[in-house]
Amino acid sequence: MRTTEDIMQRMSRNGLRITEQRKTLVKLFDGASGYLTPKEVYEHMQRVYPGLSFDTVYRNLRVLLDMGVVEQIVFEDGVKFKLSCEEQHHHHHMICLQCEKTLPIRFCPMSETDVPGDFEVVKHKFEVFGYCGECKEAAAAAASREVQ
Amino acid sequence: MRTTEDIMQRMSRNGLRITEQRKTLVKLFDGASGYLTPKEVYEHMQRVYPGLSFDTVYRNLRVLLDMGVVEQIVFEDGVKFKLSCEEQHHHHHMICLQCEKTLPIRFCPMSETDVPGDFEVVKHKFEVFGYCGECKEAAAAAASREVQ
DNA sequence: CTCACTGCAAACCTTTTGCAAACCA
DNA sequence: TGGTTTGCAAAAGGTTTGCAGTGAG
Repeated sequence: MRTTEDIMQRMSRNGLRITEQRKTLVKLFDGASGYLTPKEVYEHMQRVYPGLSFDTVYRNLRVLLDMGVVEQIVFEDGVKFKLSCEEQHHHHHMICLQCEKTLPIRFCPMSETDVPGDFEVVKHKFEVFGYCGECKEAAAAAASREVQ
Repeated sequence: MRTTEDIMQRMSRNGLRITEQRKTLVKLFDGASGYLTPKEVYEHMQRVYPGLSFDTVYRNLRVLLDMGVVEQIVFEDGVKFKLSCEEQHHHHHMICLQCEKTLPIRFCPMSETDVPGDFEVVKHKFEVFGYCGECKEAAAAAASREVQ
């Protein structure tokens, strides 16, 4: 897997050690389409490393976060992580409430927004939540199965 | 104070009891310009009610939240509360990172946003963060005082 | 007088920290 | 080997819950 290898090499260059566990962690994010909670990460990882402790998960999430490999988002139901977007230019996200997959939105509303002259903008957040095509189809299929 | 009385009456109509503490809590929000953390609420309230316990603060915040008197927002550094906006029509917010005061943004970016046909939008979030005129002035004044 | 509210204590969940053992380079 | 990483245990927030006593209507 390309990305995983790249990341591991970057970690190595940063003076970090490559452990089996970290490799698995990066692969997990590399394969995940949406966001993962620390708990979900712990559960996935624990299947492979039964003796795994929660604090190690947190520590390694922080390592990946500090390296910019993953990004952290605070949802209403808690903190979640996902692989950082490869897309370099500024963009926003559409997030599926079911699978938490993200789609890029290229449009940035800041250019259209009237800001009072005395307000100094530092950052902004624009996020659209809903259901992606696949999840809608799945839900529709499930519903029709129920009716039958 | 108009708003506080209105809210207390609404609570009474909902079968809730009017206690001194709740009146003080509502007044606190009524007088606050920005967001308050549960901890800040506790600290303010404790000056008036030394025997106050934290769980009562949480319980009453939830009561106000359920009634729609206050709204809860999850910031990166934790949960905060503020009086619900009186402004009825859909709008967004500019939030001062210093004093956490909010200014309304009437423009809604959703009309300008290209959404794939198969994505069903449920909700969206558009927030602008920065420094308001007053806080910028205060900071500038403080800086020039330091230089002297 | 009754039911809602409060304080206390304890539980719970998430996240962080100190330390000694295990491990990578 | 030397410094990093890990597991364990414990602590540190933040939030919720059960219970008995207090207080509003």
